[in-house]
Amino acid sequence: MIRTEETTVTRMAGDERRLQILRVAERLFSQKGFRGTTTKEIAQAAGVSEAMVFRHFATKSELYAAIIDQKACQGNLPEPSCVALEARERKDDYAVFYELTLLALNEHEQNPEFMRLLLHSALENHELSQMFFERFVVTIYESLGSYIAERQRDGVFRQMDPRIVVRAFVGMMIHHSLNNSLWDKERRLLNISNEEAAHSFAEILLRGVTI
Amino acid sequence: MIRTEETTVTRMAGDERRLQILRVAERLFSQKGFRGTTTKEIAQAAGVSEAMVFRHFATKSELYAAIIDQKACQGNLPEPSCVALEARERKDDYAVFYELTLLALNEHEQNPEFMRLLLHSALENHELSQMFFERFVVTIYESLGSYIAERQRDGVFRQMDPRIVVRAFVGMMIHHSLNNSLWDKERRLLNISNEEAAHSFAEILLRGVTI
DNA sequence: GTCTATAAATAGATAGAC
DNA sequence: GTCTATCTATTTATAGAC
Repeated sequence: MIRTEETTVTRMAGDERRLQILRVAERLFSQKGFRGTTTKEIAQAAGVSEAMVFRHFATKSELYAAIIDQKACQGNLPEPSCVALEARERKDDYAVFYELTLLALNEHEQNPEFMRLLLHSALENHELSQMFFERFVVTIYESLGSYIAERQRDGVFRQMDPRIVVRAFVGMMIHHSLNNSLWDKERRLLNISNEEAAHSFAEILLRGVTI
Repeated sequence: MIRTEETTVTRMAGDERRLQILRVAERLFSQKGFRGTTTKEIAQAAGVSEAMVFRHFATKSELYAAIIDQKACQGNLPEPSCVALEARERKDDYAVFYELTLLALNEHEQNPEFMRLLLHSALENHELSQMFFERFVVTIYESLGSYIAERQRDGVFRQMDPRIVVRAFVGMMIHHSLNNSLWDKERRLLNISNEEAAHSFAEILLRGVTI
């Protein structure tokens, strides 16, 4: 076996290859779902043999788990409690909602694979879907909910269950992203920039909950 | 071949059997998706042999198409333009949004299979997903959008793109249903009645768009 | 680390008896 | 109308050479 500089050129290092397979699989799984994607397709798209896929991941399920784990657990997503922190401290309500929405919409637009993957795993009752829910959604509800409660105590927002407000707000932006990436890719129904959407949603919600 | 009363007791009539297979398949497809459900499973769940499934539906795809077609096309869904018609004529804005939301949430709760099926077909890029979009979603945007435009002309609603308002409003209710049936079945995050949700969403939106 | 070849299991679909 | 048996293709996963 020759160990020279060249080996790293012609052959990929183990970790590198592993990551490459992971990325290819993520794209395919997000497009066609877990059961709809074959290991052969993944291997072909990655330019390796099927055996190589199984060398890096013992089973197809393990590969799937590694993807969700990487995306949902390893800090690839911004910590919800840290978003719009400065606006929160200024108690600039509009900025809080606007910045949060814009960040989410941009993220969804740049990385629609992840949303599709999450939907697939939710529909397939994958355990890691629940994990994402615990790890991320619950955090958003706590973080944004506590801000809303604070503004209620300030006498600025109407008295109502803060979690309902979060549900309404998150609904606007998630549904907008979902709609854009699943049903209306050509933006036939509504073609607006993320900035405009963020502005409109923030304004509707803000007027909706302000006294 | 014996044709007596008894034959109808021991053996199902063709159409009846067809409908039964259709219903069983709908449940399984909604649970595990098109590719995740085998014809063998469908046959077993319906209590017939696989050959019987293929007698009624030439291919698995044809079976899937028949389900979506039946659900999305054959008037099993209320015509969006007819919902809350009376409230619309009274120009009772709150009632319009409240009734529309309550109807949708109840429908989603009683029949979560259809929403799951739609999501699956959207993720799998099934042509019938697009058909549903044309047939149903577009209608809602036109119907509700024109009501909003009317109320803007009345000087009651703020000037903004009516379609954005529809997007925000539909988002609240769809996301609420989606959340309840996909991620938070135990209602750990937010456990409210459909009436309460409809009330809150209608109020937030109404205050959000009223001058 | 990577390949080819192949085993083992499962999928959709059909044939033909009753 | 319904069944059993079976065919063919595909899919996951492994063995073993290089």
